[in-house]
Amino acid sequence: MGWSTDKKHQTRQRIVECAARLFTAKGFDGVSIDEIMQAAQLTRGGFYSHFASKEALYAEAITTAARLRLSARFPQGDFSDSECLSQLVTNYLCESHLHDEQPSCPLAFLTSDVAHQNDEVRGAYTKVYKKLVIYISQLMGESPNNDKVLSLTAMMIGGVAVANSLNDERTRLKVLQACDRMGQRLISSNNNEFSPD
Amino acid sequence: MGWSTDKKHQTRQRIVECAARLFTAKGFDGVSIDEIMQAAQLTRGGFYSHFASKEALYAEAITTAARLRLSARFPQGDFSDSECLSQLVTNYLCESHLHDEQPSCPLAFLTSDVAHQNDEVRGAYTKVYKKLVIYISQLMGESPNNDKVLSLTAMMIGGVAVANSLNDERTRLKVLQACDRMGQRLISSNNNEFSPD
DNA sequence: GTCTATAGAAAGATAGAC
DNA sequence: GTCTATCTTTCTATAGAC
Repeated sequence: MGWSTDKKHQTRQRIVECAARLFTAKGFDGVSIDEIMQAAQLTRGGFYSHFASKEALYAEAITTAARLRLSARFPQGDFSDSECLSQLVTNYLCESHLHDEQPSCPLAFLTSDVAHQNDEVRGAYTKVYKKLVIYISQLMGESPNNDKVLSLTAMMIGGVAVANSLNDERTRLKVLQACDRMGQRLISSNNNEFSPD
Repeated sequence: MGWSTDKKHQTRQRIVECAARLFTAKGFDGVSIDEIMQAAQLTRGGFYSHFASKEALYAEAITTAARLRLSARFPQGDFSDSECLSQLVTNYLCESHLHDEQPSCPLAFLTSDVAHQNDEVRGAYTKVYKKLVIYISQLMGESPNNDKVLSLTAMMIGGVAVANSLNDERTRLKVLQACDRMGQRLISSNNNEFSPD
């Protein structure tokens, strides 16, 4: 790969990363191409030499946001599977997830946004979702079709999504903490009996 | 109330109900005022004699959508509390919820949409959310701050929201069914021991 | 490949007749 | 209160210079 194509790749990557941050924070219609290009220190005219459309960038931004928010934070080191999962849940259902400078999880922050988009965008969202489900299922030692795997994932995404829409800081925090605690109990019930009461 | 003001109220109500259906289906930016007024068999010019802005209508539409989707479907009749809750969960996490002609639940379908809106809109969303939490908590015989109440609510909303964004019909169905089953187990664990494995 | 400039369309909001 | 007509802004996408 020559210098010029390498340079182009870097520029393109910078655009996608800015888009990942802006889209997850403000949604598809809340961000203009101009705003994204300015954040990447470019002008809007050059956009279409990198991407076919705003939707095409959106689809890539979803994948990149998931990588920056989820994959980059998968616990590393000498932890057991259940410890990794415990950390993942707590880290996800965390108040700072709502105000982070880094891209937030597109699964929670772009849910209803993606639902109105084309197949390319929905496909990117679905791919990210399935990847998270497989990762969680491996840590739980269960099938990706397992009820606990799928309901835990839905609770995590739903908890963050709802908290992010609420007006009331106290309620926001209560939702996140309740989901975290119930998630932890669900995880530990892999090995022990689980009695919610 | 005279005939003319009554007529105005009816017209206004028709606009809000059309808006509730269209907004939950296509999101805030996916629907124009013109489209809403046409659905209500009016022209766009008259809009601002009923509402101060598109956002003001959006806030009202969220409340109305919740009434049409949730309150109207609260189980009636000689059911025990846990039977009512069981029906509510199954009815909510239902495939037809995704393609209904009636307004869908704004908590699930407008999550990330609402997150980018002003205080008026977020306040309406928060009010609807709290009302659902209180209703569920009463049926569970628990405090509205209870972990099971809040996590069940998050799982329901998250399950429907994610399913609605997925590209893949089979996965959509798997998510809904898994959340329904886990919800039922969570409910029945009020009286009995709960062992997920 | 990136820039400036602009075409073209869409939509929120307003004015004024009836 | 509802209509037609229009103002104004915003944004996607394109054209052409460098």
